[in-house]
This record gives sequence, C-alpha cells and structure tokens, in this order.
Amino acid sequence: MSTIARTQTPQGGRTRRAILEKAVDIASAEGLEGLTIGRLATELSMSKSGLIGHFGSKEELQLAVVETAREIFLESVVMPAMKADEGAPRLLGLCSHWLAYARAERFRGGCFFSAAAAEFDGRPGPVRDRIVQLMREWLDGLEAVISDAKRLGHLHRDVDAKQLAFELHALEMGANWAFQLFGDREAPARAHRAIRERLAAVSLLLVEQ
Amino acid sequence: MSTIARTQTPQGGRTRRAILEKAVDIASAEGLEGLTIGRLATELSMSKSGLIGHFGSKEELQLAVVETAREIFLESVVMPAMKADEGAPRLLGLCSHWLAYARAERFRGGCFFSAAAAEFDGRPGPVRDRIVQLMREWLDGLEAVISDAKRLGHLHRDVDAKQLAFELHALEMGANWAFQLFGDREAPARAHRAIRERLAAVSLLLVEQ
DNA sequence: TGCGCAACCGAACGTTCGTTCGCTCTCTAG
DNA sequence: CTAGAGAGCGAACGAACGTTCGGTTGCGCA
Repeated sequence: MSTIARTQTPQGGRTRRAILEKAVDIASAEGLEGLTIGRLATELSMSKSGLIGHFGSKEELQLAVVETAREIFLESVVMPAMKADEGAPRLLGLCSHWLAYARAERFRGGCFFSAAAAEFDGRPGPVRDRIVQLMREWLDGLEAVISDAKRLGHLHRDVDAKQLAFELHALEMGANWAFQLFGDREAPARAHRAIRERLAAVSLLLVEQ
Repeated sequence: MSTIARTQTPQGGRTRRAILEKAVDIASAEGLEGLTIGRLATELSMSKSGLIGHFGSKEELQLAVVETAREIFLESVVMPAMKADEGAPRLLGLCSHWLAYARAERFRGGCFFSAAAAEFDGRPGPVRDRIVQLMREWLDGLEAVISDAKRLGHLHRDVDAKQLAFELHALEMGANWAFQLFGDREAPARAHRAIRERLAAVSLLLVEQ
C-alpha cells in the first residue's frame, strides 16, 4: 500500500505453479469441468481450501489452467519453430513440432486445447471466450506464416492462406484424435505425410526431409 | 416367463424414445457426462426416478444415447450416401452428407461423435469401448468405399486407402470443430473444397459438382 | 523481540449428483 | 371382474461438488 513496488510474493508462487502443472495434466484427460478441486487437492496432498485459496474460484482456476497450457504450448511448439527460417521452413516446423508435442504425450490426455475446445464449444462464459481467442490466434498465426511463405516465393502466389491453414490444422487435430482414441501410434506420421504432400503440391521449393 | 414370445412393451417405448432424442441433443452440447438425469428430467417434465427407470443406471442411459446417435448418423449420412453409385460417387456422397449433417445442426452441439470421442478418449469403461468401436467402423467403412473406388478404376491404384480415409475424416472433424467453436459458417464449404481437390488429385474420373 | 501477512488446514455449509424405495395410477390378459 | 405388470411420481439416501470460515503455522521486516 505504502511502497509502489511491492515485495515479490514469497517463494515465488511455487505451490501455485505445481498446482497448475498437475491441473493441466488432469484437465487434458478428464476435461476442464471434470477437473475437480477435491481430486486435485488429493493428488497434491493438499486441502481443498488451501488449494482454491490460490485462485479464488474454480472458474479462475480454469482460466489459470488455460494460461498455463498456453505457455507450455508456446515453448513446446511455437518457440522451437521460430528457430527455423521464415517462410516454408517455419511453416513445416510449426506442423512438425505440433505433431511431436502431441505424440510426446506432454500431457496425459494429449493436446490440451483439442480437448478443451471440444468441451467448451457449447458452454458460454469467460473460459470459452479465452479458448476461442487462443485458437483464433493459433489459426491466424498459421495463416500469417503461410502468407510469409508466399511473399518469399516459397509457395505459389495463388495459395489461399486461410484455406491452407484450416487444412493443416485439421490434419493435426485428426492425428491427436486417432492417437488418443485408438492409441494409433502411426497417426502422427500419417498426418505428417499428408501435410508434406499438401505443401509439396503448392511449393516452389524442394520440401526438405 | 411362460410364453416364449413376450408381448410388446406397451405404447412401444414412446417415452423412452423421447428421452433419448432429447438426451442426444443435450449430450452433443454438454457432453455425455455433463448430461444430467435431473436436467434431462426437468426438460422433459418428468421425475428423475421415472426417467432412470427406463434404463437402470446412468451408464446404461449413456450407452443407449450412443446407440441412438448411431442410428441418427446412419440415417442422416450413411443411408443417403448409399443411394449413390458405388465407388467415387458414393465416397463423395459420404463426405457431402457428413458435412451437411454437421452443418444442419441436427443436434445442438454439432456432431455427437466428435464431442463424445474427445470426451471419453481418456476414460476407460464400456461407454468408451463402444465409441471406439463405432469410430473404428466408420473409418473402416470409409476405407472400404475408397478401396471399391480403386477397384472400379475411379481412383489411382496406388492410393493408400487408410491414409486417404484418415485425411478425409480429419477434414470433416476440422469443419465441425470450426463451426462449433467459432460459429464459422464457411468451415463446411472449406472442408468440402479441400476434400474435392484431394480426391481430384487421385481421381481418374471428372469429379462432379 | 514482536507484528503482520501469506500459506495452509480442518470443518462445515448448501447444492446437486446418481440411485433406491414405496406408492399410485392405468392399462390388459385371463 | 379381477389380478398383475409397467409407467411414473415424490421423498429420501449417501456421496461429492464448490465455497466459506476461523484458526494455526512460519517467515520477513521493523
């Protein structure tokens, strides 16, 4: 109140971080609604009240879980892909890292956002709004990278960026779907093959690997 | 007990049918677990006990809901497509009717199975087992129609039927996903375009429409 | 040394969940 | 005409849900 720069919250919110790590894991498998405060507290050997004290309400916990999943997605998929050169290499990098991330089972239930989007597409509220916003950002990002590739002469200039982004994203989700539902370990490779051939058909460069 | 041929259950299970119709609708939007006996009873102006008496338990209700969704899917997608000629026309018919069925919002929450598969892919039990079985049947069916089209000379003989079935299914799910999450009314058309072009690339016939 | 605050706990709240029980209707078969 | 079965209701149950409250601990700062 007195000083402008408040002291950092003690121990840097380690408990909060541990809660969220476990929560994303559970939510990817059981859903954000199936994620229960009691269940989460038990798995962390905490009390329900001590746990929810970090967030205030279940809805705010869910929102924090979404943010955490976003951070993990960014560092698992987007940041590694950004090391690749602009244009087609970066586009292929985004797709490859996405498939690797889904295949690596970073979370128990596969891609968090595939599950969350399906769960909340029919439930209004701030959680849904945030998920929609993040998915929109992802698709817009894909589209922007495709446009870059066109500008750089990597892809044909008559490629419909929005259309191609839709198709690539659909193939990625299809891979996660088959991997999770059937345990089909070949699904990511199938999606990767489809993506490579789809890009090769509109590419002006040799598609590497 | 005495006679072998028991009498038909009175009024032909009309109430049971009405329950299931409403239940599939709710479940497509809120999920099979979010489908609540109390909520269902209220929407049907029934008592919880009177309702669950038709099924015995919630799990058996869920299984009945899955069977009902299957019947509706068969008559909305598979049966209309079977009127088309064997091979490529039937394949295109399956995809078109699937997209029309998703777009028509036959259920509040879009395709029931897309939602149910995502919800139950991480939860063991008979409901999940049945969903896996039906999804397997659908993908195998797609694959069989593709093989027919190859045999009839509609598609190139070196087409990988399993791979193509995966891709077509992924595009359909992508359309349902964008339609439900964003309300993107152009998504089915985008998927249809992608499917047409994908088929045209491996087709030996002019792809109609 | 003592004050204050954040972290956390245990207990309890009211609500909703799925399920069970006993009862009342309304048919229909004999 | 009567017996029996199925449909449906209302009340109640134990468990789990999210949330609230008061109290205890332990660390940092004055």
